Amino acid sequence: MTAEDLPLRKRRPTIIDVAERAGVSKSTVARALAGAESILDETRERVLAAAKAVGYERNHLAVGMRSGRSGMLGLVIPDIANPFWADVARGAQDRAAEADVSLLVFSSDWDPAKEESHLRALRRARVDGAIVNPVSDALDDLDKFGLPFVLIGSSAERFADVSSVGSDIAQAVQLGLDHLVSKGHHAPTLNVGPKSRLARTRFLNSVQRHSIERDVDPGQLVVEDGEYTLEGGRLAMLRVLDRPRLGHICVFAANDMMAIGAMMAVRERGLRCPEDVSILGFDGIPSGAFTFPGLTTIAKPGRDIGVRAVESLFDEIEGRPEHGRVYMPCRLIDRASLADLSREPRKLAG
Amino acid sequence: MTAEDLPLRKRRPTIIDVAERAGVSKSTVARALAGAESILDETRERVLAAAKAVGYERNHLAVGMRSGRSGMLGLVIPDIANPFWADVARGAQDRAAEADVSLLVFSSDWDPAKEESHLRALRRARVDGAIVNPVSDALDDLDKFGLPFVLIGSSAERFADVSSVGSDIAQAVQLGLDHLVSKGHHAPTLNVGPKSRLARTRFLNSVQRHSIERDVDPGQLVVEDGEYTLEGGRLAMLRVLDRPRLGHICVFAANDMMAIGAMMAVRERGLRCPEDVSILGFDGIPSGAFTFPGLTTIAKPGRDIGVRAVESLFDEIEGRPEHGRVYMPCRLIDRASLADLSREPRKLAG
DNA sequence: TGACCTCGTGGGAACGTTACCACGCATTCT
DNA sequence: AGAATGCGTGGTAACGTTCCCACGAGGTCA
Repeated sequence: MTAEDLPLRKRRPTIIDVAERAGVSKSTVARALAGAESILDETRERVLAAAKAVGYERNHLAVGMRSGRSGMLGLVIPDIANPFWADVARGAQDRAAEADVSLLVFSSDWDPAKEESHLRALRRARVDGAIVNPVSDALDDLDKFGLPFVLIGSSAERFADVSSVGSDIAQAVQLGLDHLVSKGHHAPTLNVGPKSRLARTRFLNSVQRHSIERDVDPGQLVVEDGEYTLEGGRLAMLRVLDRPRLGHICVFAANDMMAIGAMMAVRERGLRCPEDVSILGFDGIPSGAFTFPGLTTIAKPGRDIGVRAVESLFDEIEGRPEHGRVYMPCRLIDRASLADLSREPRKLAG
Repeated sequence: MTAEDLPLRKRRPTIIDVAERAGVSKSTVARALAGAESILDETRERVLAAAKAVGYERNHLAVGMRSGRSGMLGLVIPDIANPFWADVARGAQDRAAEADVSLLVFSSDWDPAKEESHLRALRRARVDGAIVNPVSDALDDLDKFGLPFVLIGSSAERFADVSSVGSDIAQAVQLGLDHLVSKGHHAPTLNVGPKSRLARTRFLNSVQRHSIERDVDPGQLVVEDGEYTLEGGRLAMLRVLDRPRLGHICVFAANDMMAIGAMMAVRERGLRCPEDVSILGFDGIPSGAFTFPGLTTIAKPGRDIGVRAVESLFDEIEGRPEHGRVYMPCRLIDRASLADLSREPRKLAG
């Protein structure tokens, strides 16, 4: 039994071992394993049995070398510890596994230098293609990447001529706004990101379009800038609270971290959520379930984005480039941070 | 320029292209690239310059095939969307990148079947070794893995004869308990996991040992079982609150999710944290920063575990197996869920 | 019945690299 | 001075697979 174990551990069986055992040539084995046509059923079965008997496993390294296809894909995301990106990674992982290819996941930690080094690592590993959420807005390093790739995330949108996958901000905003009016909130204060960011513009545009459709004057929308962080959200909310304003306040935050920061600001000022102020988030991070009250938010379809990105990448690799952007729909997570003003209109409107 | 771009995209330069350009043989190029000795400095420089000029990049697939080393490592964790495991992955990733090897990260999603299929994928990808947090307690599939590997997480501890890396529970418990007594809490209620789990035993043993060292009778420690989840923690806390008991309650939860669940239970009963009950968590998940009040907890060194696991795996691959367990130290995150009873002893002790 | 086709199979070559051996030259030892 | 040693280099055989071509057997058609 030791004699049977040792050679197994020493040298892994090859196609030739299988051929010998089955009494055929290695070409035949290759054909049988590839499930190709033009091979006698009886032969195929004999080969497959032999392969199983010797414990054969295809050597992907050799395959990759000969065929030029490594059977590996790359994924570069800004932060693996961020649940949203982790979710994207999982979606991509699962979809890739379905197609029997491996996925190399890299986290650039928001560092352009690290991102570039990861891209190099992907080239060296000879991946067949890559999915990237570019940290920097410059596409230079991707231009010379020289491999099929698709972009993910909102920063990808500015490159109209490359395939990309992202969440459907317009649909998400509509979802959120509709939910707000159903609860009696008609013109929320918008806590958005810094002016430099593309996502801010998209978010605001969507809100305006939706308002116009609903015959609400976009002019009465109040906008408060802030960093896309907990502290940024807190500070923005503090400024909102400082404004002279009567009645219930409703805030639509550009992301969940800002929303949670806003919640902290509300508590700081001795006010209560949702009694005094309603807060709607955007992202769907798990932490939102553990705040008090639980954060009502719009969840981005991280997993679906990962899945779809892999599919787009397959298209790209196989030479049927769609060269367009795909928008994945978001969904509402209804928790407890929104007051229902539609039932008990104790506050005066306007 | 198109003429210069096309061949680059078509066929990537090989060692032979470099050799031709440098006017040497491919053996010499290989030597120069390997940074080997016994080569003229002038020749080496010429080769390196030529490599740069043609844009040569080593083909890891071919290297792997010839040398038997793929330059890839595998990592199988139970849940990539869990920030702790994501942190482990990042640590492993960074350490691997340092050594110029790629890391294949797989999430088994707590599914033994998925785990096994990922292990197979790793074998097929010809990784040089793997780091695994086994979902099932059975090691069968790992036995026949046939590749160097190291285990991570607490479930690994039962296999004394394989290398493994985990957090130092004993040190963590001591840290937590010391912090508790410094705040005036001497015998916390222990909200621990289900009886079947190994981690429970370790946790309790550590607490007992520490109590004895501090001359506290372990008999007065009260233990409450619960699932390792938010709901499990909530239910356990409800049971604690149902007990007839005077004064301030202090709870040491076996993980952060249970701690957050406990916090919800406290609020549910109209009590306040930390005024009426103090809660200490264990894990260090990011969500703990967003609860109200912020959760004081002991953070497991996810990143360090990842780093160390890769280092142990290198040892294993290079044939210097240490065959032992490595314990990485935890650290305290002091937030706001603990009352300070040492300063204002308004409650009577005993 | 001979030319042609199809089918199943075998025999190489090739992919890009590393490992090993051999060769020529200069230097040093006996 | 001839042999032995060292160094720098070139040539070639692997590694395990796939791709392409060739070959024989059997069938079909004129």
